[in-house]
Amino acid sequence: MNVQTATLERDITPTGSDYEIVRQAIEMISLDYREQPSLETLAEAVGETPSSLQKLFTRWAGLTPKGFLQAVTLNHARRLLDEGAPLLDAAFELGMSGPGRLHDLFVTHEAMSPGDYKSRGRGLTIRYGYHLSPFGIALVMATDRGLCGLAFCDAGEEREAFEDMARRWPNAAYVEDVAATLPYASRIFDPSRWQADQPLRVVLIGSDFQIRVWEALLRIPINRARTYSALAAEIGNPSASRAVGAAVGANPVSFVVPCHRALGKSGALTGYHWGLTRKRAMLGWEAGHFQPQAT
DNA sequence: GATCGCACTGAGT
DNA sequence: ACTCAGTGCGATC
Repeated sequence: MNVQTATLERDITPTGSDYEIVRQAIEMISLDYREQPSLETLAEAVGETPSSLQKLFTRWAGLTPKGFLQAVTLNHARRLLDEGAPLLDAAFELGMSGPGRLHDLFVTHEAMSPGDYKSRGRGLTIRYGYHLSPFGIALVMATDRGLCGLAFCDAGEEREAFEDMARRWPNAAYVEDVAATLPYASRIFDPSRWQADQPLRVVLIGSDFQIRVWEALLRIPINRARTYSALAAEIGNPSASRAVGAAVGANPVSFVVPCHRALGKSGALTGYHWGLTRKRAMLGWEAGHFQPQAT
């Protein structure tokens, strides 16, 4: 099947189509963050007027470009890591009537048996579909037990993303089925639907070690982060930070298993399978959508 | 069990 | 911020 012409389900969120512009702005912000590019500079570079960029960006991020810029600085990243100062979270959670913490409360997961893992997907039917998301095109994959894969790409890279995923379970049968994946996509990218009533079912397909790392990731609350070494300590292998990095990088259900919340000890983003810009976008987007009040 | 490669870290610049 | 080397560890054959 020609993945390039595969169905792309649009409009699962009102901000999905903003991402292309936002991505360019974020790339510029990251590259020139020392320069603190002005709104005018950014707007010109992405071919928008300052006011339309401001509006579009804020709709997407819940933050102005300036606010976003502050949210993705090293200092802010360090704050996400700070174990001792969850004051922001406490205040937020107490007053929380709206969106809750997605990952530790509202995702249920199961791990496939080691045998299933070793068979590299044999006997498994995986349904997949492409959906426009706040972070570009999302490739959603699911078995009948639940969500098993979530990948991201920009327009034109659909095939690469698919092959990247399919390599993990080469013996599975793949069926494009946008109707089957749409409910996952619309649920995942709409924070107003991050609620406990119907937890998102996730199937983790990986080695023992990887599963332990991914479960540790699921325990990181939104708007917090962990270092690779802290994650290593948490799973009982304090010196295995590098191996943890490798396992985090192999996470097949990105975003839902929040691998974007793993940072280097300095607060640096260090790496992301689907591109550092996307990791930055996710962290900024979460900051904008889940601060008690955006500043 | 050998070999490979890594989304680490810390020190030095 | 960037490079560099020392690393431990899991994955793979």
